[in-house]
Amino acid sequence: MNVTIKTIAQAAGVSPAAVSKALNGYTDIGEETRARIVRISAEMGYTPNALARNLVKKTSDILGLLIPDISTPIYAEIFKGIDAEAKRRGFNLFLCDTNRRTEFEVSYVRTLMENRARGIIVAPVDNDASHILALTKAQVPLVFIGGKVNDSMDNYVANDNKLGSALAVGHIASLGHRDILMLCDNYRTKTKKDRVEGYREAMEARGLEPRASIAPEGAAEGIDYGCQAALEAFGSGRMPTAIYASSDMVALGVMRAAAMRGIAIPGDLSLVGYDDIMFASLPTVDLTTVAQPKFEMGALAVELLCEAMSEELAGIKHRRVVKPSLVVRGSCVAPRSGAGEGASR
Amino acid sequence: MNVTIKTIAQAAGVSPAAVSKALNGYTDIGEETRARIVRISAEMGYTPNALARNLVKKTSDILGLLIPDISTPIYAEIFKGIDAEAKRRGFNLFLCDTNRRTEFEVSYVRTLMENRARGIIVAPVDNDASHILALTKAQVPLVFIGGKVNDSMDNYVANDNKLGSALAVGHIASLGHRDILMLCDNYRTKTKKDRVEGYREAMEARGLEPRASIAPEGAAEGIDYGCQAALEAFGSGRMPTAIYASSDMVALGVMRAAAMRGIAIPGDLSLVGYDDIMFASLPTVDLTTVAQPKFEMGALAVELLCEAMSEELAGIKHRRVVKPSLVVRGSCVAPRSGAGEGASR
DNA sequence: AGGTGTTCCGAAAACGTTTAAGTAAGTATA
DNA sequence: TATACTTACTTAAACGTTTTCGGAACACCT
Repeated sequence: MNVTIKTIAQAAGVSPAAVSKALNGYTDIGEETRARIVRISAEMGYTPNALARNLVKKTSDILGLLIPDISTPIYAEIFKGIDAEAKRRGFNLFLCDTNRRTEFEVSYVRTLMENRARGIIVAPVDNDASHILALTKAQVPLVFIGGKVNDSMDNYVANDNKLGSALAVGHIASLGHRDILMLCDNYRTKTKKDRVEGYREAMEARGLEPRASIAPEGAAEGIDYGCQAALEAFGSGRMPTAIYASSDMVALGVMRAAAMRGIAIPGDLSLVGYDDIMFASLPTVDLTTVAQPKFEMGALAVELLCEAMSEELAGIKHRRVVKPSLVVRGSCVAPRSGAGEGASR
Repeated sequence: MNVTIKTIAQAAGVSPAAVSKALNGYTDIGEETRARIVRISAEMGYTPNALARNLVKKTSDILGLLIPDISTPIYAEIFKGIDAEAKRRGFNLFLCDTNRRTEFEVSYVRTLMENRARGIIVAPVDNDASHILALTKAQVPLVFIGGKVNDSMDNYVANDNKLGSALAVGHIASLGHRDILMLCDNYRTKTKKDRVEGYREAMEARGLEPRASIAPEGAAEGIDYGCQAALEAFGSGRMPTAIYASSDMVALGVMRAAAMRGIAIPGDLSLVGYDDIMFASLPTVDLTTVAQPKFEMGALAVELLCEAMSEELAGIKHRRVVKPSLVVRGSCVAPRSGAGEGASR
């Protein structure tokens, strides 16, 4: 632990500067001297001190990444994209799980800044990121990604949520469904608002009546919301023939509710989700869903960050909106004949 | 970015040393002076330079964590436990996804050492960790965790795999099954060997004939292996009434195979897995399985690491083996009467 | 007036690098 | 042979902190 450049210099009979140069590929070191230095440093088990190096170089190869919850599959896949691209470009990625808490967001950003990270990618916990901006004050480049981005953020990568909804509705409607209920949690975010708006537009474009069950502020999310909202819909007088869930997790909640009520999917109820998390493809789930190119989005985020880092023009906004696609599996079939007709107009 | 302690010192009309002391809670600074310094440093947006601090302090609050694949649910949950405990103890956790590649293991360990991490927790990719030991040379404390640990590693936390198998077999057998097939992937690891051995012992203790289908070296793993091995078993002359899978992922593969062949679970075939990944609890999966206390194991790993870090006696081995428990869900029922009798002796 | 203690602060070294500038020797050029 | 250019190094400053040691100022007690 305490073998430094100085140690090696003594052992090799040269100056510390010579050692540094030899180890870092400078050309003004003789070949035999370099070989001797390299050999000795290997023998002594030398480990360079990155703290000292970064201190004098006034930079580091560290990139920070803030993720609300890495055990959520969609974030895990975004991470994979970011990680791969960061590696490809020679950065060291520092993943921070913020546990869906803004307090942790600020403490992690502070730590990253103190360690002189080159840039930070954040999948924010909330659509309000002011606490983060207050810390960075444009001193370190920032790129946002994920379901909570909005236009108040300078740099971000997002997906075209309206288009995603159009794909989902188009698929269900083409099977003959007319009474398509949308279930949406987390309505504060622009992402979810866009999905609902896209749903409404797509329904109206087909002359169908949109019907959306939107979670009120502070309500449950994900599976819990899906289950509870679906049970409500099942209990109401008007049973839809298809449900469009605002995320796969919500769709899983619908499946749970359907299992509880003995409702067959897709026989009695067609279902489509959003996100294409890994488990949507399992044989026992087999969920038709709208897929975001998560891995590519992650890679894009790194790309944008590099742009933002290299740019002197700090004023420029770096944004990218990618297109989702529909993944057709087994959770949607044509409605039983005659069902759902009452909903048309 | 360029406001340092020196800057603040000038602005406050004191020495750099005074600033450092004021900001770090030393008692030999007057109250008004301290207040002035704190105010000014806040006004100027001062961010301490952790590189410089750690350089002189010859240490850091960084802990490294190597995970083969964070998108695998079981690793995500172990991570959560480690993360929470690391936070609680005031460390900064640096999560590195090694992508199941030993090359990345060595490059990450090198980076962590260069950045003077205090200690490293590694969930190894392989049961051979010699490439890691060669790098650290006991210069930095190491704790191993996960499914690839074995007794050649000094410090580790593992679960009692034999006990887990005993719980699984006990449950299935108590329902009346006699022909219980075990499917095991990844047999190089001690973990899997223990699970198989535990299965054999539990079967023999009941006078049942053990029958294990063990993946050969280089075969598929997880879902793919489970599916393929199950199809093989279904095609053989001897159809088991229950399958014990060496992991939940393998069990999911069995489910896929069963769906392909029209075999009902649990009606035609009972199934039990190992790990209790999050999705085992989904209504459409509903898998009975052996659960490891993953979160606690993570926390334990941090505890062991702290022991290893504080200890001058570096020779001591720090190990903990935790007990798994059975989570009963809906994938096991009594066999159809008369079935499976041929397997008894 | 002399001694002793306390309080508050400054000087300076140290941490392990990188790098601009300098230098001594050797080699080629005029 | 003096000059210029290479080659192969060395010197020393700098990066931004922490921390030991010491010292000035002041109060308190004989």
